[in-house]
Amino acid sequence: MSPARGTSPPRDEPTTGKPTRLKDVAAHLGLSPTTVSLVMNRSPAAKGIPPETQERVRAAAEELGYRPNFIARSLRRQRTFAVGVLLPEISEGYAAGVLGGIEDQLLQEGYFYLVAGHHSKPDLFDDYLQLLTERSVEGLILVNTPIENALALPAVAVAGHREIEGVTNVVIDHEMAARLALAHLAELGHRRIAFFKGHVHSADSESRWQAIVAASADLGLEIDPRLTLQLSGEPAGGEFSPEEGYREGDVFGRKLLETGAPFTALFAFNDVSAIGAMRALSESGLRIPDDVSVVGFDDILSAAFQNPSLTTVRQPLHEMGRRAAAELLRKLGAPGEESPPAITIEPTLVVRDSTGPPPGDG
Amino acid sequence: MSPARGTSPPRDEPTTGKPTRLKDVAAHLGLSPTTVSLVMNRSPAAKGIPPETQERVRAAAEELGYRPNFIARSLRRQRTFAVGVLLPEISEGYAAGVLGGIEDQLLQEGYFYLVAGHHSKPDLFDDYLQLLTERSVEGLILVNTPIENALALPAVAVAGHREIEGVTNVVIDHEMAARLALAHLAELGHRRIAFFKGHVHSADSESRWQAIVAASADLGLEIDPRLTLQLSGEPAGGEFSPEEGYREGDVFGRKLLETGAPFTALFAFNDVSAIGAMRALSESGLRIPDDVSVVGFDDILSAAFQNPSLTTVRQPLHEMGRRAAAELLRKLGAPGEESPPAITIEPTLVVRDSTGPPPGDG
DNA sequence: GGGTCGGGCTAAATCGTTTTAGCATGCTAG
DNA sequence: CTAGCATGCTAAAACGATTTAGCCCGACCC
Repeated sequence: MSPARGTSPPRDEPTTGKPTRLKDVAAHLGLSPTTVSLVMNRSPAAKGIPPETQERVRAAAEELGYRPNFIARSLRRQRTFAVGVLLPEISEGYAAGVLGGIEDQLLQEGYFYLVAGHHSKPDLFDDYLQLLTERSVEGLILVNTPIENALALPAVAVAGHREIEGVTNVVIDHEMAARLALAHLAELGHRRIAFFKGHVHSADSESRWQAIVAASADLGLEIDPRLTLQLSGEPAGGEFSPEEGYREGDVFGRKLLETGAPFTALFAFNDVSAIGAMRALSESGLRIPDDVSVVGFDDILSAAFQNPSLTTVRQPLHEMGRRAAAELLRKLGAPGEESPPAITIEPTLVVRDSTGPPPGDG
Repeated sequence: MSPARGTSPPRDEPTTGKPTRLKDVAAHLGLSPTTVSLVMNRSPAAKGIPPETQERVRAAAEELGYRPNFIARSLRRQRTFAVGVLLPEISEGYAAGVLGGIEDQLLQEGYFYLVAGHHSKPDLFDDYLQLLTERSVEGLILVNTPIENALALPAVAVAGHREIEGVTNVVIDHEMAARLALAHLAELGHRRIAFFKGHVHSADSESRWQAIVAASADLGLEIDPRLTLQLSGEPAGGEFSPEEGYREGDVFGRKLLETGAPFTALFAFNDVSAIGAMRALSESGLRIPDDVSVVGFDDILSAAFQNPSLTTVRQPLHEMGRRAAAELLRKLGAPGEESPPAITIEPTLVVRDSTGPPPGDG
């Protein structure tokens, strides 16, 4: 069910004066507003109205440039065809990608959306939730936004932190992601792999790490705790910055140079930290991929244009946004129906130039 | 003027059952809806209502978890406190940066916004303009979106293509940008500089080029037409891709190697093409900045993490979005008042490692 | 000729607010 | 005693649609 849009838009709509109202059309025709409304909405109840009258109505509407007032319609029908989107902030990275997908899907289905960036402040989150509710959004999409309790509205979370009653999570298939990346490295011959773990408050950190542990076991790889570093800093400027990867990569690079060669590859938590690490490693005099292979995660725009270009696990952010929006609309269309607790999205491995055989191999 | 929000939000609002209406509060108190409305809105007409009654009303509203219905209020007051944002699409780059700034400013002022991505299709643009108008947005912000005619609503354009009656353009100060970049290169000793010109349909192309011509004259630099290449391809996937810069950079690189050394620096149209060009130049065996210096434009996230990091003219996208939103709200608050035809934003030069003295110079 | 039926419409209520115009009541002033 | 005036409220009309419940009228049936 999508909002009725009347017929073809009148290209010759007068831009002057006050807009035409339903009752103007009615008066112009000597009919009642009821009749005009029934016709314009192609209501089933309009079957009693003869085709020629219907035609007259539509012609008059076109002529007068009538456009129904959505606010009034929303009030009466108790439907706004709008959803709320809550995210930390609109950034160049994750959130923008997901939002793009949400956008495409919602507009295609005749919905609009209201966005609120809470900057990771819980009380701002509460405030915006209030405001969105007052504005009668029909559902919510949460992007990278932790919540504690169930919500009063149907909701879908992208990269949701935990399972909440009634909230469907859209998540990447971490098992698959870990398998793709590690199998690739293992196939190239890598045995000693270093890792960046995500921040504690990053949604995906924990499940991704568990997937890495499992995949490593499957592939017969050992994880050396001395080679795993937790990205600890706050996301700078609200989003991740490569600085951190640089810092940690620097630590690794030094460790590597000082202690001899304990690892030949690095699987970073995301592209941004991978990029930082590559830089640090290069500056330590290590060549990529000759001395160290690096795998990122996300496939942000600049991953392809690093030097060397970055091998990475691609998260289809746009697709995730699309799926989230589609699922929310499904919920809205089938209230009460059971929803899946989670929707899993498949990542893909994008092999570029930052990975190769380990040194001393072939 | 911002939308009244009542008093402090009731944290104990019941999530069950139907929401409380104004008349429920009135009935609960044995008062009329009028009185409750007057009190809740702190209307000047409420001065005749004694403080203790006012207190009773507010207490009851709190107790019952009353939240005014924004739709009804919008209908009655003919104000939606919402604006429409039209952009090609929500991408990782330009649009997302600007949208972030718009978001911050609008929410801070109590407004929401509806976004529509028209994917550069003129008829989609028209459709969405219609839909936004039906939804009674109070104004419009256009991001990188060309329009032909005046609009029926107050509007501000970021990177607007042309001057349209009633539409304020928010633009970067191209003169300053050109001066910053070229003075930097001139100071390093560069005399022969190559350029990428922007696409014909990119908003900023023409004015930026004129600014470059003017700044070159001021600095006593000559522009060699054989060293200017127009980026010709369509933005790939709706946004720019580095491919193009790579392609053109490749042409340049070859030209350079074949013809001897006609240029020592490149000023690209944007970071993305600069990054592509750097890659192409490196692959031609040229070192950056030793053989060729490269200056980009925009300062996208990955500019800092190129290897070498990219010297670039920074466009404060967030700030531009903020200013656009602020200006639109100003217009809404002061209808009829004269608006500036343009708001100019100052760029800054971010000097990194992709620029240095020309070869054979010190 | 009266009842019924259906075709073609409409009156009026409703959604949840805001806002205008005014109604009681009691007190004071003349 | 009555006009005038606060004081404390309220009735009712908006806003612009949708939707329910029927109204009127002519044709048809028996």
